[in-house]
Amino acid sequence: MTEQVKDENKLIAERRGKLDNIRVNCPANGHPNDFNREHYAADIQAEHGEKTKEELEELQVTYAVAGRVMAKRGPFLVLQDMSGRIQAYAEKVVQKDIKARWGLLDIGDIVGVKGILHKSGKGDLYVNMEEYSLLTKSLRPLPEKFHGLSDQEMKYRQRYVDLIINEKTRDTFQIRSQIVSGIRNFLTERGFMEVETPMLQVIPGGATAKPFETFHNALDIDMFLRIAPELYLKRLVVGGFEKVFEINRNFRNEGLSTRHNPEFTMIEFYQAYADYKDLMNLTEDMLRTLAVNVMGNPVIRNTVKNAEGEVVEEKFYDFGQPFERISMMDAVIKHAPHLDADVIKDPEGRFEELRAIAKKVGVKEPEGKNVWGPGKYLCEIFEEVAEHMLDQPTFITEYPWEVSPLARRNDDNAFITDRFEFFVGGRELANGFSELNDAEDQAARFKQQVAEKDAGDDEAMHFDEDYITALEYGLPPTAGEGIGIDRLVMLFTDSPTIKDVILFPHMRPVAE
RNA sequence: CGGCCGUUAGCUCAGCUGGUAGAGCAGUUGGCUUUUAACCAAUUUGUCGAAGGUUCAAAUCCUUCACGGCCGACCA
Repeated sequence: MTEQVKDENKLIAERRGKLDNIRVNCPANGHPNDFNREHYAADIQAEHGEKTKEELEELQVTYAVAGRVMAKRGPFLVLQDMSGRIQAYAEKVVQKDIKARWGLLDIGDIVGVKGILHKSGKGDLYVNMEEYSLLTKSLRPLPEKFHGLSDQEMKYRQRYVDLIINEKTRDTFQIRSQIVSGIRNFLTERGFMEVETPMLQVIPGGATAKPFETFHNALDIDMFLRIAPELYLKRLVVGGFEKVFEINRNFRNEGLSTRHNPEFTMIEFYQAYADYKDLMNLTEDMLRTLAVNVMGNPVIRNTVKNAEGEVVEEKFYDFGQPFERISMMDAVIKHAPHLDADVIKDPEGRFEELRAIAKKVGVKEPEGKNVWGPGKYLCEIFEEVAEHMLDQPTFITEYPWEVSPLARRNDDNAFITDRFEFFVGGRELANGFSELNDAEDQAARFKQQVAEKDAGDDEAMHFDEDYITALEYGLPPTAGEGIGIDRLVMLFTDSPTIKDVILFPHMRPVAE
């Protein structure tokens, strides 16, 4: 209490003054915890919203609701709870009594109200305040009722205010929750088992990315926040858990953007005795089911807005239709028909020409030595010319082995792996493949990664000896996949930035 | 890490080529009392992001810094 917050102002001071009086005059130091909330606003609206005034008078039903005061309209208070809104009505004597006991209620105060439900002349339901109590005095004024909170920095830094004020924000995170539980249900119904594997790892593996480093005092060792759970999940398949999944956070020490947060949520799942084609089918089924169950429609609508916030373009992503499946080479040829298809089709044989194409389309080669092979160039060309064109749900297959250190080589073509990535709206949402279960091949690929690491690539993988040991015990033929939950939620909720789908996105702390 | 833009009352925003700070909402007081962004009358609110500079005079021009946004880079 001694150190006053520095953003105090007159409005807050006034409310503190009211609270001071409430503490003295009301029980529980002004913070009662004995109001029995029995009903939710939305349930009442759903049950009685259609009834006429007269029908309601007939019923004389009593409801006990609680929530935050969002507006004051004469004798009416608009209360907002977790489910929605309902009005409370205070007749004149009640208004006087409230003023005498708590002072004037402020927008933002949390109250409990019990009484008979009526319908107003204008057709809105309200609970007549017979029993009522101020449950929590709100000391800080809420943003303006009409425009709400639009300052993006404040939306992210003070998400609680954003959630109080903006229904769109509440909807977004409800959809996020439904997507996660939808995936969970979908997989458990199909016999998958949910597991948790280490987030603190001694050898960060399963992806190529810069990890966060930390230190464990008791063990006296460096540790890393995981960049992926992949290698642990496959150890579990070795152990006989043939269908496993994990939904949790990965951490990557990289830049922030509208599509990147240093911690982000992935679902990874692994299925023994399946291949990457099975997973494409599963993915298609799962996303279609999610779209229908969560959004009520297999077609997802996205918008492009201009600086004024007006919708200038609408996009519709159809998860009801069969998803397109096309190889990386064919995708490049399809979306960049001006490039020499014969070269694209023969990256190894016509490597120098491929490099020339890469340069032409704007691929930036790494400094110095020739570390990239034909597979990497092909992939870079694909990302440059085709990726952003993949609008409708599309699987890209036939990823070169060179960019797929954990994927199984294709039986007919050693240049490629049995792998796919999944794109919607030009954004990558998922990555899956038949797992490399040849322990000796995996060991060789780890060695290659270590060589790249030694050559200065700090995102290359470590050699994980225990993982090789696990493979030597025998990983059954298995396929696995990861889906970026945040990006999936962005798509479903038409959110332009990842910060809009993460409750507390990372920001630089405000200076003192 | 680079480029561009932004930061004015609790919130949403005006404030022109420099002349000393405004509106709506909310708040306060009173009225009204079945309202729907409730209404009517009166009224209060500011380190103009921070620091420095130019000037008789800076919210406004210049420099630096902080934070944010968008776009790049890295990646999912």
